[in-house]
Amino acid sequence: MLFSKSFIFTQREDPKVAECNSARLLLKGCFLSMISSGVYSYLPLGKRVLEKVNNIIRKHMNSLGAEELQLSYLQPIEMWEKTGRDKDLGDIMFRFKDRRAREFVLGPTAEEEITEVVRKYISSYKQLPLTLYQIQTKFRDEPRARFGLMRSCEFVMKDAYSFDIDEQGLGENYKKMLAVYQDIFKECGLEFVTVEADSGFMGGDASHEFMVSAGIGEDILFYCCGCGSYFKKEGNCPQCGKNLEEKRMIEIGHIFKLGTKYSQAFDAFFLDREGVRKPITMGCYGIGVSRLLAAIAETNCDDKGIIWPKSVSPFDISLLVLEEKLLPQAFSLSEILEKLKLHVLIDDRKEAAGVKFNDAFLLGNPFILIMGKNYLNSKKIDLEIRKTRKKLNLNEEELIKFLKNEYGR
RNA sequence: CGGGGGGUAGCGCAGUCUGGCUAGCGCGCAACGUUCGGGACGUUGAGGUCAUGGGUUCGAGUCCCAUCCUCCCGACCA
Repeated sequence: MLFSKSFIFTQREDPKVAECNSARLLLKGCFLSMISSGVYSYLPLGKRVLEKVNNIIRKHMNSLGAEELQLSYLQPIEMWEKTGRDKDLGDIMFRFKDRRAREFVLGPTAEEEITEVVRKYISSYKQLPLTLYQIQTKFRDEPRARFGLMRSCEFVMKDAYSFDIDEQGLGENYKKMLAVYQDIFKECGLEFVTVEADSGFMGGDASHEFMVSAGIGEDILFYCCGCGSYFKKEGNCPQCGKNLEEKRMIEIGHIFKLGTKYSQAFDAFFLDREGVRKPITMGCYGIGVSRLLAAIAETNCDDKGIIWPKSVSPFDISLLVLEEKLLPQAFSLSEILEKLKLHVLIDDRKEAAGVKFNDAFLLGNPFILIMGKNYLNSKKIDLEIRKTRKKLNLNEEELIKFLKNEYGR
């Protein structure tokens, strides 16, 4: 893709609204555009990253046999009255009336709706177990939106729901999901911890949270520098007895055993092998996808910009063409790389070299290729690794070998 | 919802305290020329409801009142 033809307009100055690294760099790098407090548009670069994360999630969810669906964004308030959560969530819900004065909300989460949908189709143990998921925008009228995508009023969430015949089935599903969540976060390049948590107003009797350590985190965990473990509660380390220190954490995922709270409220019952009518046993599994982006950017950056992990970067390679006459060679190199399924952003702009270098660092693609004087003289390409700033000087063959190895192609 | 900042060109800001000529600067943008491997330079130019509404005054970006927006801290947070 050509930089000159892309909707990438980086800002030279730090945006004023953003006080944290992730929001500052995502806005500065033209990944996001702020529309209102807690409301952001994903620009093409941001959309690329978002889709990469979504596809990682899809791959892992599908590997569990979960099926993707998309529930409606508008939810009639009656749905919420069935569980009483219209009161629990209160003002956090965006509520409004349609032209016939019927009250709706913009979905803040979807336990009610998924149960409403599933109950219509499930009537036998033979149809279970079942897991459905969606990647959908959720709406919450936050009292205080902050830190860009960290806490916003409109955000992308992956929510999955499992349906089992009993607690044992749920336990198995839950265990698998927990393991898959760890795979997802690992693949996204995050360092995270898994902790047992309270289930809060979700109901149910077990839950785990997935947390990333960062200064802008809104949750607190206690960290033992002796053994490296994290704990929910303060007190000396139960494992090695050393003192614990407070760490701020970003919650990127949360999974719950719901039990039968929602199935009972919605009359989601099935007949078991013996013909006994039983409520479906449910679990729900959430990932804050947009918050995940914030967490990745927040924990993978330096003073120059973002350092995207290879798995989620908008492009694999930024190719800086510093001599206009080298454009044809750059295009043919890019074609070769694209055939290896490596996505190349060719900086073909008529800009000073420094501008291209700085933008490449800001955008944070993992590898930066430079075609300029050195290439004219030696036919060798300079490669700079964004993360380590290590520089290599390679001929085309060596370069392709290097990248094939990096991406396992 | 409480406390504290802020709102002036696309972006970042000065000017407001102490009211006074035609509202400035940097970046970006357009044109021309010179540059060309780590955010170059010169010349010229376009771009403004000074957040909004009301008030005081001969005169308001500047003073007063109200409202809106926004950032940070706190409360809240599946």
